[in-house]
Amino acid sequence: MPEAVSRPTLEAVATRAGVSRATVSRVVNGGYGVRQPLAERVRRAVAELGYVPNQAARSLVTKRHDAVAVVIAEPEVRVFTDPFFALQLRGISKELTAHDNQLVLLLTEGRDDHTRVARYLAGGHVDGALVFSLHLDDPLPGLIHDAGVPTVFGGRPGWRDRTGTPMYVDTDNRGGARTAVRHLVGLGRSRIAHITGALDQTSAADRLDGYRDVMAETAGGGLDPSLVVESDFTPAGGERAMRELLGRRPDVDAVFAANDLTALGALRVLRERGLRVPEDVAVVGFDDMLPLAEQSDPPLTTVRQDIERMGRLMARLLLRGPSALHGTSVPHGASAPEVSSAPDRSSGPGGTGPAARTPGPGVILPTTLIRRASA
Amino acid sequence: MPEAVSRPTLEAVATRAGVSRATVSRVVNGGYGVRQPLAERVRRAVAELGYVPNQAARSLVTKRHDAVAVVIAEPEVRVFTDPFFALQLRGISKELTAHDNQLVLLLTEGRDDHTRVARYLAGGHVDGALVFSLHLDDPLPGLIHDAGVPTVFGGRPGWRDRTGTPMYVDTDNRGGARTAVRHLVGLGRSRIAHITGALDQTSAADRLDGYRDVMAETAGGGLDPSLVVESDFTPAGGERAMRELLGRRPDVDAVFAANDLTALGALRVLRERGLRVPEDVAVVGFDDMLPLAEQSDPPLTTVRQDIERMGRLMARLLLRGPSALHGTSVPHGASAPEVSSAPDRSSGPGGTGPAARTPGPGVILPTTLIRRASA
DNA sequence: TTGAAAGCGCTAACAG
DNA sequence: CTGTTAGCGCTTTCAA
Repeated sequence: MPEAVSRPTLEAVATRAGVSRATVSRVVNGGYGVRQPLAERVRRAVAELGYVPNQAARSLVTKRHDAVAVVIAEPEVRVFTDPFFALQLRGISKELTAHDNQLVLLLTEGRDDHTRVARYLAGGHVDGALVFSLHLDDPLPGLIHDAGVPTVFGGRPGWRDRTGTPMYVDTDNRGGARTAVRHLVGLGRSRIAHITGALDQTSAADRLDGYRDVMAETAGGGLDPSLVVESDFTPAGGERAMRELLGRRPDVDAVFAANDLTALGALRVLRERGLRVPEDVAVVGFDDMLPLAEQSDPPLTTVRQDIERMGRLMARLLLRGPSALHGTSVPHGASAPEVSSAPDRSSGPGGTGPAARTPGPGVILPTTLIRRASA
Repeated sequence: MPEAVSRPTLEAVATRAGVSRATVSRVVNGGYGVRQPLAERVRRAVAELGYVPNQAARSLVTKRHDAVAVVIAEPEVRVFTDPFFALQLRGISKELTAHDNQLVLLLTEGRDDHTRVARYLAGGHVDGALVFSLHLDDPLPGLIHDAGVPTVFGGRPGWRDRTGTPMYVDTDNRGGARTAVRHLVGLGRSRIAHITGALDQTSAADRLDGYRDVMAETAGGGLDPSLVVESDFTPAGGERAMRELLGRRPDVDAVFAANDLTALGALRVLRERGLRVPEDVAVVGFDDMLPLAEQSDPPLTTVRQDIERMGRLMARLLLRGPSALHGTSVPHGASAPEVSSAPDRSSGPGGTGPAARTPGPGVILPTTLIRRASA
């Protein structure tokens, strides 16, 4: 790879401005304690020479890097067929940029990668890490903890160490599930089934819990295990589960699927069996994965989570600590299910937005039910 | 953000092993010219202390960073609802990892970001850049060129500078389009329409060219402008275009859509009009965007491009230069370790995989027609 | 306020 | 082969 041209140094700027390196350094770093005219001269020299500080030299002495690692551990393909990932990154990127931090992306796909990532983090090349670890048995979180780098997790981690639960940001999976199922109840459905996600992920477990919450409190119902089918968040899994479900409960009149992909598979089986949606069976998904959720037949009623905001919040939490949340957090219990039928995707820039809950070291973001045709 | 604990230095390792810093440095950097037993002792000390080189200190003297910037300039949402992006990154990440390089992600969404990125690149923080710039009028490529950083583009850039066309990797859009249209011809269709992508992107222009190539050479046909509708790569655009098309050519019997999203929109309009696919109208897409292409109704016949490989190749090109494409490059000196491309089906060991063309400074990757139900 | 000087941790000549 | 010695470009005491 060709060599980059050598760039002007502090020294060069100092010479040009007729001052010492120390003075230039002060000006470059905010200019406190430097007299106006001098500072002005320095700034001119900087501009003329096109000076940009050498980050390596700076880090060497300050021991800071103004860089954050984003670790995405996903041996499965799912993350890559999912806008989730991209939206998350976008949110993170925005926040980091606002704080003049760089984003170092670490993608892992197996055991070897884990040690590689752990070594990198332990190497002190970054000031902190944002980690997405979806599975309960993932060894990565432990390794990262040992690396001693400040870390915020995306999604509630399924483990805890002696320190307790680590900092994390998550969607209100349980609450969102409740909203979805209550919506179905409100539609007059009583034999409401749930196709779960991969239960080794906290998101799937939490959504199942939400479903159970509502079913347990519902007059006619109570918990009927035959209405719950375990699946894995994929369309194929959704198909399988739907067939299974139809086999044991032909009378089912509503399905809450753990995510949109699953709902899609269910939809297909329903269509193939000649069952009408939502007339015969109402279907609700989770994620509001676009364009899928809009383009399905019929368009999917689903629970939206604000992925980008989640990313932004993770970065903010890492950069500024828990205090970043002050002024926006809401005492728990105060969250009411929000319903919107207007597919309006905007979330206010800046701020942490409405009704983020902060239980202990975690931040929980609210969800919104998006009503389309399927339920 | 909390401070990271201080790590052991070269000095510490040297003391522990009873050698000089220089010797430790040699061992850490490959160990050439160090006697076996000594090297062994050093390695033990390294392990015991958990020593990891300080990259900042190293960069300061070597002027290399072992880091590459990935710039994704996409003011539109499209990239984010598209696995494209993620797959690209995964390919890049794999290759960079194999070369012990870090991936610094730069996402941009507007004018301000451009100058920010340009400054960063000009600042010499990375050894090179991989740039995705989709639009003809994008000012970013020019800025990046001025920054003087070695760069490889993703997708054929729509501009050229005094140096000629910059290095790039692209899918064989034109060839893929030809394959798609020939397939339709082979099916006996003669009134084959094309819904274009956003024509300010080279990919859309190239696909249109491929369509024209085949139509021009087809016996019955010749070019009929009424069969071409301009659109924008979105499902909504696809719907609009399909309606327009049906309005002026009710006799159309096949549609080649510029991408799968567009095809999806077309499919919906066709269904709504009671036209059967593929009996009445055959439809072919482009991208093989999963799970969409598989889950549509009917499943989509489409042109697949190997996105991940594209990313991998971009990184390889940047890291090793054009020689990366001539089979196994011979490392000069005894040092350069042979880079093992991970066991993977799409690209041969060290090579560029099957049938990659290299016209001038560009590399063109082949496509595959995936036959499903829609054509 | 400003400048002089001492390193941050590492690599790269150059000696030995 | 191995050790000694200069810095890389910057921040940061410490004096002036």
